[in-house]
Amino acid sequence: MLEVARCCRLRRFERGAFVFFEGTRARAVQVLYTGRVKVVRETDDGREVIIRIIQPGEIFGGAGGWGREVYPATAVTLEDSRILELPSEDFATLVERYSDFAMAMIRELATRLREAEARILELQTERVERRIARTLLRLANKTGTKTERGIEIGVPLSRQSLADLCGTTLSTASRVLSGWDRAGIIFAEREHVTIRHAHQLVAIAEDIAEAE
Amino acid sequence: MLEVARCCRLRRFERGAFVFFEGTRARAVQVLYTGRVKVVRETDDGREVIIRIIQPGEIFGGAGGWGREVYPATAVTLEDSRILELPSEDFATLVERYSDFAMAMIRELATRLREAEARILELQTERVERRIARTLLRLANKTGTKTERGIEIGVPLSRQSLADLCGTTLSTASRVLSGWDRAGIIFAEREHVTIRHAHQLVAIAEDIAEAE
DNA sequence: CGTGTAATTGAGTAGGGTCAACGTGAGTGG
DNA sequence: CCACTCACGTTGACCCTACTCAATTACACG
Repeated sequence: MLEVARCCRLRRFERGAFVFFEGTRARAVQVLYTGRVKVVRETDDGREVIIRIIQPGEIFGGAGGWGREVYPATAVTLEDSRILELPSEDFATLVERYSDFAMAMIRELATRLREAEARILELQTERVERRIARTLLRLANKTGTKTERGIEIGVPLSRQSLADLCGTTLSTASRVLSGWDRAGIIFAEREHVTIRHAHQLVAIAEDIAEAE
Repeated sequence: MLEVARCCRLRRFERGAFVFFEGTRARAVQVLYTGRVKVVRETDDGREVIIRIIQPGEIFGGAGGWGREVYPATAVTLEDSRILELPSEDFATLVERYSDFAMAMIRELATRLREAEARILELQTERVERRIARTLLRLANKTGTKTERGIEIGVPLSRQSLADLCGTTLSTASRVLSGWDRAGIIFAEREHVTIRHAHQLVAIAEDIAEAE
């Protein structure tokens, strides 16, 4: 695996920089080293949907590696980030040569596929409030750190981003968060959310009747 | 590849039969030989979402093959069907031994992932009418046959199924189809849709102002 | 010819999207 | 250190899409 490291290039990106654009040639596969990245797709009329939020250690922009010509989405950094880039050809070679590696990729893709399908299920059946609750819980799980105030979500998360993540609008996301903040369930701050009482959020997410 | 065929078992299912259930052990990977199958997931409150409609020749229930313990969804036949089953272990062996096979699986999964993401995009940004138009066009593309009346969708498709496919309700799906039938865009029949004027449907799907 | 499943259609309603005006807090430069 | 600015966030009013509920009709199959 040393040979892998040798092919890699480390690049730095400022907050808000584009790592790659939808439709451009997929020359490399990227691995996030530090920072955060969002992968988004845009509609013709400018609405943005966040496909995935990338944590340090995760692979993204894999399209080139598994045979796509161009990136099917755009990647933007949410913080200053450092990213390892592995040329697509080298990646493909790895897959061919090492069956473990191939198997790992298959597992990775299968996991993501199930996540995507779960999201489809959610979008088709759940109301906005629940979707937001679930999204927050998911983010807390993946990126949260315990503080004395509660579980703090470790991604800079504007109301707009949250809306783009769970298929609603800025206004609605804001309203819902404000409501929960007032109810003491969360701390809703500028680009940051801290969950005070996860169980109440779970109750909303799972529609458990809340006995106050 | 002969050895593959040797491991396979051919099974027959009547219309409406369950090929496998969500949550049960994934012992085999299936390939549809003849007929049609829908892969669905259900919510706790009984709402059904169609994840995918399977055509002859397509693989489904791959979970076991790529390392999952249990099926994450349920498969039901839409017509009398014949299905080839390959034990999960044999499948895994194939992936390990033949890098072409592994690569093909990676491509397959990547394609599905992009399809799923496209659907997420649609669900988050498009209105019901457009989603139905797109779903019909997609089905027509995949399963359609030209007749003198137009392009006939080759899957038995009740209003309910259509609704489950594009995230709406029976009533709404029925209303929309009736409207289009009256407008002469499609023939809406019992469990069958034939597209008369695809361009008009495209216009709706892409929101092109229709000059009558 | 009866029975069950699919489909149609109406009336009523509300979730949440749209638009718009107004706060607010974090950087920036003097 | 303070004021200015800009992006982020809040909140209200309005309204429309599409869901819910429910009654009725049309088919297909035994």
